[in-house]
Amino acid sequence: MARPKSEDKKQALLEAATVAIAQQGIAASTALIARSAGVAEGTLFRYFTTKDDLLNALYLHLKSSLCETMLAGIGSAVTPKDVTRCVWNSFIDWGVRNPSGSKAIRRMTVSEKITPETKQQVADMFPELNKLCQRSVRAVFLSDAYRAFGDALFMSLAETTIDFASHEPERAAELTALGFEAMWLALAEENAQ
Amino acid sequence: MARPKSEDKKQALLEAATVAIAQQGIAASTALIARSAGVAEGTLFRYFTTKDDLLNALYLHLKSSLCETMLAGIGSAVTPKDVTRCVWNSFIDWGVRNPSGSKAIRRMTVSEKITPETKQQVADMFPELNKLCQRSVRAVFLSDAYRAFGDALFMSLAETTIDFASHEPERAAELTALGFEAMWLALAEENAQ
Amino acid sequence: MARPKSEDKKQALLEAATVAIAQQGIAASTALIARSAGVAEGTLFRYFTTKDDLLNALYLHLKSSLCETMLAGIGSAVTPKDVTRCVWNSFIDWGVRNPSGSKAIRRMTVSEKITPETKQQVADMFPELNKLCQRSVRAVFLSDAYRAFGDALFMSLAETTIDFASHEPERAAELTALGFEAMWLALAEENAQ
Amino acid sequence: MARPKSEDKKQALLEAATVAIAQQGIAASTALIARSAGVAEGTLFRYFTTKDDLLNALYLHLKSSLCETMLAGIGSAVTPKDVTRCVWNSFIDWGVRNPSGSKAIRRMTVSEKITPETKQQVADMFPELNKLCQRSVRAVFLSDAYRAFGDALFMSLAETTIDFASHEPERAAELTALGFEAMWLALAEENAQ
DNA sequence: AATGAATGAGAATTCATTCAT
DNA sequence: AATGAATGAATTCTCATTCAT
Repeated sequence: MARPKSEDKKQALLEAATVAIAQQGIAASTALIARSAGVAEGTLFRYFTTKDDLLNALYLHLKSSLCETMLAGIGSAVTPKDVTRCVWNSFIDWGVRNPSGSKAIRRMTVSEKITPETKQQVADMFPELNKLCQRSVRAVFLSDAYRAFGDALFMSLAETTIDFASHEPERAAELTALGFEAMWLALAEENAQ
Repeated sequence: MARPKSEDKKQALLEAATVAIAQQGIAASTALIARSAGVAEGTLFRYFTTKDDLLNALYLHLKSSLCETMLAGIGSAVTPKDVTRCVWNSFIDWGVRNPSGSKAIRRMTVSEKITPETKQQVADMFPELNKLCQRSVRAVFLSDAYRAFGDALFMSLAETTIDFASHEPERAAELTALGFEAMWLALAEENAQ
Repeated sequence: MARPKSEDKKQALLEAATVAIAQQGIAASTALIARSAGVAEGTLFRYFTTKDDLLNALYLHLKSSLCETMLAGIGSAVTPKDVTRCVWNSFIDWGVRNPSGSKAIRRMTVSEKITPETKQQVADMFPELNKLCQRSVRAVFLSDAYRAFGDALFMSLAETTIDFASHEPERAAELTALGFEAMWLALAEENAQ
Repeated sequence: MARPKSEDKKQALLEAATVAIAQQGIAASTALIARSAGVAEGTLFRYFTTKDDLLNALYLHLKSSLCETMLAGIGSAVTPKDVTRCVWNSFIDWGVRNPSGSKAIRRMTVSEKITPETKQQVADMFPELNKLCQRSVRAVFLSDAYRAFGDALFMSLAETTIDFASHEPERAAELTALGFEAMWLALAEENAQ
């Protein structure tokens, strides 16, 4: 009966927050975010009870968009290496097309504001994704003891690649390929194809 | 006659800042840093005109300490792979022994407060270090076009390794070795020894 | 056709406001009061144009309930002292049974939100009540000059008694009697019975 | 060596807070208090870490001033009744001369912001004061069970008297005397002199 | 009439920096 | 040179009230 809460405004807030955080870090003020989103300061707090709440929601939102993109990228690839390459390419590509999102994610990742719960939710988000890539990973990185380490190495190489590809979009393809090769050498089963 | 500025106080401020920033990020207040260093609030600004100035000085200070350690670690290694391994080990070891320093560096690296000038100064700091490691790097990473990319991939793998080794010091040796292997596979000339 | 305003909702709002103000003072938010009353935030303002309006209405409401109780308590008492004692007992009893109401009244009394008009309305509310009690009051407190003062002393003793009796309900009877005795000694005609 | 914290500013803040709270209740803003005191907003928080801290300090400050006045008022009185009258007179007189202070105390007393610790400190402040007055109090109000109740009745009568005397200063003497008489009748040992 | 989303003016508090001592 | 008091702009969040639905 009353005005329904507007999904548009929520989106606008998330997008404004993405840009603001990419530029200024998590210190970006809620006032700026609200203004950029075209809503009043108080409105932000109707959609996110707290600035931390906004940060966690944004983190989830971006990670989820990223993971979807990666899954969608697999297409008709068959061999493990091709599957992994597709995922990798989608990943880098998403980063290049969403430089703010990708920078914002990195800012938030190191920021203490993202709760373990949120991180867990992301981990649970697309379990099949991890499985797909891990088919071809070296045995050591499949052990409980080192799986997390292997994932982190993968992520760090990917993020670095995104970073460079974003700064030089015209060379993105080469950088993506080179980054993939490095990652594959570093992490894949020696004789995997 | 006016008292000369004390090198001790400067050191104390840098150390206090390291800890504070590792714990709280660059939002750590100058008041806290000064208090931890045992000096008055205003005194900080006699040593660093600005908070940003302090951050840049600290970044240089930490990076320089790290690079020195890495160089010193080379010792009597001869083969390129051994030299690189020594550098790598020193790097990770420094990170594990200086968790605050290493966390503070990472915080500052993503913080837009570190100026390009400062980053350049770090790059120029120990050119021999890069050279040593690059002896065994794949040709592509020696080209002007991709050298920076190769360096960044190296750094990202090293930082990830430090991260994990810091959190589980008792497994630091294994993680260091595993990280080195991944890095070597990713970046070294295929048939390099 | 438009729905008529519901007396139920108005009551619910007054009751919710009583509890909220007793607990949090007049700073209790209209949002909380509305929620506790089970109505929407905006609905409160259809019943009370303003928060101050609600406060004044609540003050009247509670005072009126209190006075009614006091009148009803007189019962078959005959002697002035007995009449006064009955009124006193009803007063204290009402306070003990309505701790929120009685606390809310006190909060509002000192809050500068209750207008002189409202206070006058309360004074005019049950003139017979005052008259009854004043039959036995010392002459000085019957004079125009000091009647208000006498009333205020009566009220302050009663409120203090309610306060203590509310906190220790098991001793309420003794406290009520002791309070009455003190009030009677303080205010009643020396040889009144 | 640095500028010492100014006792003047602290006093100015306490006085500004007294007036502001007397007028607007504890909702009076720190911004207003600071401005009235002639200091910057931030300065208030150098003297009182928190608004609650300011309130508690102010409560202590006012109560202490009041108690001092009461003690000083005893002068050369000998008989218990005279001693008590002197204390009473000083009390009322202080209230009339400090209408803001006396109103501010009442506001804070009912406000939940004054901690039990603060209230205890006040109770401990001038133990001799209580003792003096209690010499002539009715036995029942000396018992552990009812002492607090007797004190509260005394206070409520005094506060009411202050209230009326403040509003009509020209009749303050008569109101004070009348109030004292009522209190004495209510609380004093029947045949005490 | 009822709803609850939207608003924006405060509120308390923090903080880098300046300046009197 | 060192101190730490003083500053006031900026920050996050709250809330009475309005208004579209």
